[in-house]
Amino acid sequence: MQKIDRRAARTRTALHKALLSLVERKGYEEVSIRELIEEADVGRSTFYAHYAGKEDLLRSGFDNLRRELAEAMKEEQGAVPFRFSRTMFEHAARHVGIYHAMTGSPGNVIAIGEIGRILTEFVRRELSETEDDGGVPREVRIQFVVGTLVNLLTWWLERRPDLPPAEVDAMFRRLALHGTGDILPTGMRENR
Amino acid sequence: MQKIDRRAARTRTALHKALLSLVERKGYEEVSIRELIEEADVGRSTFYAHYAGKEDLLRSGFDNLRRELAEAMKEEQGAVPFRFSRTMFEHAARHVGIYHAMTGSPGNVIAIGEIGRILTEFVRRELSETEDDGGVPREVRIQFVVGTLVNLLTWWLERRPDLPPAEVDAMFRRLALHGTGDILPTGMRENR
Amino acid sequence: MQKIDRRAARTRTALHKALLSLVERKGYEEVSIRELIEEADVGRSTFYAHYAGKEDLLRSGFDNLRRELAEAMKEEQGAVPFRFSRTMFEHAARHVGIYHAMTGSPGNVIAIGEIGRILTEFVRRELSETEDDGGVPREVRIQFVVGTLVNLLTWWLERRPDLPPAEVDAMFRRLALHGTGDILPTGMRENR
Amino acid sequence: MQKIDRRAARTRTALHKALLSLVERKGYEEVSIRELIEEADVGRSTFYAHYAGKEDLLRSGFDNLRRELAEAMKEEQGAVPFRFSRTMFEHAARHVGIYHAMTGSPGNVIAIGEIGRILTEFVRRELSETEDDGGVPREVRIQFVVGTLVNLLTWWLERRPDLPPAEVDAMFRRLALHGTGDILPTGMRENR
DNA sequence: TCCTAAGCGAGACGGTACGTCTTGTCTTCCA
DNA sequence: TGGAAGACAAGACGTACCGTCTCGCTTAGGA
Repeated sequence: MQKIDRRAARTRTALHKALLSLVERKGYEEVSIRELIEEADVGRSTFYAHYAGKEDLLRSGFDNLRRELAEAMKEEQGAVPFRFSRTMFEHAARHVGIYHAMTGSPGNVIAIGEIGRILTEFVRRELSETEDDGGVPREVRIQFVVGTLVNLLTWWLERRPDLPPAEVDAMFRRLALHGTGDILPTGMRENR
Repeated sequence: MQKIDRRAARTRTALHKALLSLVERKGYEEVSIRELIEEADVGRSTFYAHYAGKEDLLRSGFDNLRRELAEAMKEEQGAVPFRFSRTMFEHAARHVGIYHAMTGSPGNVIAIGEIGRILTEFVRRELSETEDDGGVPREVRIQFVVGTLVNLLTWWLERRPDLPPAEVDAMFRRLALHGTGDILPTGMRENR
Repeated sequence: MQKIDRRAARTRTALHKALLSLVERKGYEEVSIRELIEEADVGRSTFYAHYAGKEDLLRSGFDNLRRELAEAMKEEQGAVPFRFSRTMFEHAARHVGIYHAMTGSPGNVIAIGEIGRILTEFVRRELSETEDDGGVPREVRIQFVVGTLVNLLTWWLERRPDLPPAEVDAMFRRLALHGTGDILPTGMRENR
Repeated sequence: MQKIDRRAARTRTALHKALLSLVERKGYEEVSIRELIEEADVGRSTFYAHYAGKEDLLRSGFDNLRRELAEAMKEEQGAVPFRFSRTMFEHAARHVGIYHAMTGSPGNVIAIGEIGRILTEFVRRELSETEDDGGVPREVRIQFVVGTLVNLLTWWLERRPDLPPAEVDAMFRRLALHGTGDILPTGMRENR
């Protein structure tokens, strides 16, 4: 039993590595299963025995990332709202390759979505005690925050990878908390 | 010349209609070219003579939408920031079918991206005179606004299609201009 | 390994049968690959996994014929020149369907050429010890004999399928060995 | 009427020239109609207005060749059998390009067949007075002679274009009139 | 000299085959 | 006997070609 498990584990590891490597090279959408199993040196049926498809493998492969990210963010609950965002940007900085590959092309929605799902958990927790005041339902606010986070992430990795995480994080916090409102030209201020 | 154009126009119209109809039925990604030309009753080579592929057809098909939207938004320049958003939501309400189909599945990135591209033009114009104050580059702010807009749009059509455009627009404006900041629980307010 | 081979063999057999059947029905050139795989109930990619194209399949399908023919002709070495021709005509008589289909239309050059290639081997062997006397190079004589053989075969199957192989063979031998010379009207004899 | 004909004639000439030129360059089978009309600078529909297809054009284009060949052979009736063969080989020598292109690949059956049809007329005329003696029907003899002629032609142009027409003609005459019989090794002579 | 019908180029079009690719299933082999 | 290997059916993709067609320009021949 153990040996079989060990074998299975090796197979899974090989597939994860292959996916990572290929995604980094050519983006998630462009990776075909044939390439994947060839790179991992694994039979086709073996792949399907372990995963339901490319997406499943991706999700599973993200478990590590997710765990790591979750671990780092778990303790960060303090007075500062969305404190975890800083952690996330720093995490991304440490794994530029894979993050960049995933956010790179618009085709990688699934990959981006996966990041979003992880973040959603945290945002939801943080916003769980707020009310639907201001006429904006909580779910909308959650999606708004996550969207903004991912937006920043994408822009950062794609256009200004040189910026330090702290700076991007500052932008995120500014936008998420205060919007773009008070940076509009004076004449156009909305009367509140 | 005109008559040839007229013939070509008929073909293109047939293809656009077919795409719309099929996208509404099963989502953009799921539509195959075979289905498309069958629905449009057009030869395969004819399709490729007019468009480079499915994506090209989509983009071209959006030209109407874009024009319509642009037309509607063009005049809306007033004191209210992002006035066009209201127009957009109302436009979406009038074409629920196609908007919903496009935002429905995560697979429809291309379609969503197309909407985003249209909106970006307008947001950019409106933000063109602002400065990079607050440490947030203009491009980031543009992307942030568009992202928020699309986010709301998706959420609306997917979860609360019953809401009137005005209400969704209010949410959008609130979030884009002021963020989620002042709706956080008192204890967590960030000190500015 | 064997069982995989067995599966592959079944596929190949199905394709051979389909080709034979279709060629008999409508001639080699008219058979499309779509028909072929439909008739054989085989996937398109499977076909291309086994054969490079229609021609390759044909050639491969001929291996049996070739083997059979070769087998029959192998032992026929005696004092009679071109003894194998009789064997060939008899073989054709036994497989009228496929032979007729192949020689039927002028489009079936490839099929006819395949027969020619088989025959060439035997003719070459038989003429291998002769010299280029009479000013006619050996290769020319080989091609001449094979051509005559194929010519007769075509004529027989197309115009007089009722004739017994022996009679056609007699004609072939007469023409190949002595030409049409001494059956010319007396007045036109060439002075040698 | 005449001028219209003159215009039509120009079109036909252009197409013939184009066909000749293209066939010489890449062989009959490889020439597509698109290339043809492009080379001739003629509209697609115009082509189909004049000819039913590539084959029809070829046949028509051969009319000149045929006429020329026929002209040359017409007078050559003398005591020597198959006197016209010499004329044909010489004619071929004078038009090596097109002859070679046509006999080059096995795909050019149609072109070769066209030559055969011309020759058949002459052979038939010459053999018209002979009887079916020797058990070889006249039609078979005709086909045999034509086949041999074409065989030689092909071999000549393909393998030994350096040989003078006279020599090839001698081979042809030897083979057609006397076969390969008496050049067999002594031990294998058939007893007549 | 003007007018009309034909010849023509240009090329859009429906149809269909091709060879390549990918996906998920299913059969066979081997440890 | 259960996991690995890979053969397979299905079918989409973009390209090529065919024969039909529609269109408007040019031009020749009769009025």
